[in-house]
Amino acid sequence: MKIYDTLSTKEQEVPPDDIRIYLCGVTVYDESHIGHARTIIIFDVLRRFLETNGHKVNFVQNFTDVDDKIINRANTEGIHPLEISKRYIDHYFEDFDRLNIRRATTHPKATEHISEIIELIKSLIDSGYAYLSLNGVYYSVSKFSEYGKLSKRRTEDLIAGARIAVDETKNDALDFALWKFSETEPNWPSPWGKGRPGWHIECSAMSLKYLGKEFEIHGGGRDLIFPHHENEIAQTEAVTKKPLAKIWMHVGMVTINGEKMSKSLGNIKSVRHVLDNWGSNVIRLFCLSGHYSKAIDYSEDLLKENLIKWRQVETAYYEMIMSEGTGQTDEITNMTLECRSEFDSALGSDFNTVLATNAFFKLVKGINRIAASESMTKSISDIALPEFEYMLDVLGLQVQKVTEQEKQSITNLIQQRETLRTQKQYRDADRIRDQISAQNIVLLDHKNKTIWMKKENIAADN
RNA sequence: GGUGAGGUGGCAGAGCGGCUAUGCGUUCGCCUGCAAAGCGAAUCUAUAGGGGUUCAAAUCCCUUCCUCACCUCCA
Repeated sequence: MKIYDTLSTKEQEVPPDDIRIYLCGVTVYDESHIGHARTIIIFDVLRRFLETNGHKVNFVQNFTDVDDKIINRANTEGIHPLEISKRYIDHYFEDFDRLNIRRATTHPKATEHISEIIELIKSLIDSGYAYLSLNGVYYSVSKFSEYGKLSKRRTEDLIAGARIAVDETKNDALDFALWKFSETEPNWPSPWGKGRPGWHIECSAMSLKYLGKEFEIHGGGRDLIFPHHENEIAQTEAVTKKPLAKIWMHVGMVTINGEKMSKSLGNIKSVRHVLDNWGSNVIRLFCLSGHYSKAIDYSEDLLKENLIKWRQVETAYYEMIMSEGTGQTDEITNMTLECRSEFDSALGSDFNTVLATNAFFKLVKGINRIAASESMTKSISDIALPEFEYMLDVLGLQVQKVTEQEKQSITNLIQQRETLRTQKQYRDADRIRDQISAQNIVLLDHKNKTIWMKKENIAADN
């Protein structure tokens, strides 16, 4: 598998053995939005793809639970900052469990790794990369000659373009805080004084602790390239003298009307809100509908388009599981093989989810075509269903399952309706159909039998 | 101002030197007792503008215009 690496600006081969991935997670000061969801979905599918294809993946995704924004929020609400972060971590798991995101191997929090952070800062000071100043401990950017290699920036340009007022307590305008002195909570004792960690140091400390040196993939949103990931590199590599990661994978922004979601524009769509309206499958398909490296524009129209595709997927699934009988399988065998191979090779070449989902939909269409021509059989299903489910699983999609009880009662109702239909008592037959559809069950009338599917209840579809 | 990524049919979106995807939409059909669901056919010949290179360019080079992102916190 190859993935485009931001650092080398080339596609790099993902090592075939065990894979360590670090994904920069969210700062927990507010609800997660659809932009977070896209990055997290991309990495969730990446991980599913690697794991189902035999790789062992150690996936670490952090929570930044100490930060100025959390403190500000706590102040306005008049509660402790850690209550804010706890609340939004809880919300994070509620939302992302609903989105069918597999939990990371480890979800480390900054506040639980203060001693590792302090140790790392110590070594940076000892080796001359960091210095003590009036307001805290700072990283000396000029000491790290490769600074700017990830974001392709020259330090001179950065200074020239700096928009922030120069902080007189720093040796250099580009230096950034590793430790910020603070007398108020949250704060921790340190060899230099009470305070809290700077933003970037936690990721260096935690990735080193859980994944070690030179791990395989480090990811996050594009907007983290500078300064966050650039600074992580400076911190970690100054100490380890080794590359932080082999591949840097960055996910494009989710925009609305072409502009990035932001607090100031007030165009944030929370995961929760979109989930309530569209459900996880449609959101996942939407987030996979463009190449991960590019921006995608959020719109109801695009969500709608993916809803239509999702309905086709549901239909194909139920056509298969409700099938009976035996018959020819040459066509489906070839089609399935072709789609599977297109699916895998698409994901293998820079994680092209557009082509991969295309291959999946091609299989879906093929299955529905066979069903429409009244030639679906159990033999066909036996061949196509495992591959269909493989793709479904890699993409993290979930069709509605039915209980035996539901199956029984629906089958009974269908039989009653069938009897009425043969007696041409259509009004009563339709009444039964309405009764069934009230439970989100859709009847699919075929020439010789009626099958049914349980469709996902999606608010936007009602 | 600096840096980076882009501009492809009504919309979304691959392809990144030759075979001009794909999906949605739209129109018309098929199926049905009527629906629903699904299927089929037709439609759409597109690659920001201008120069090159080449037998051949959406794909390479130059240039102009435009968009977005980053340079402050940001997934």
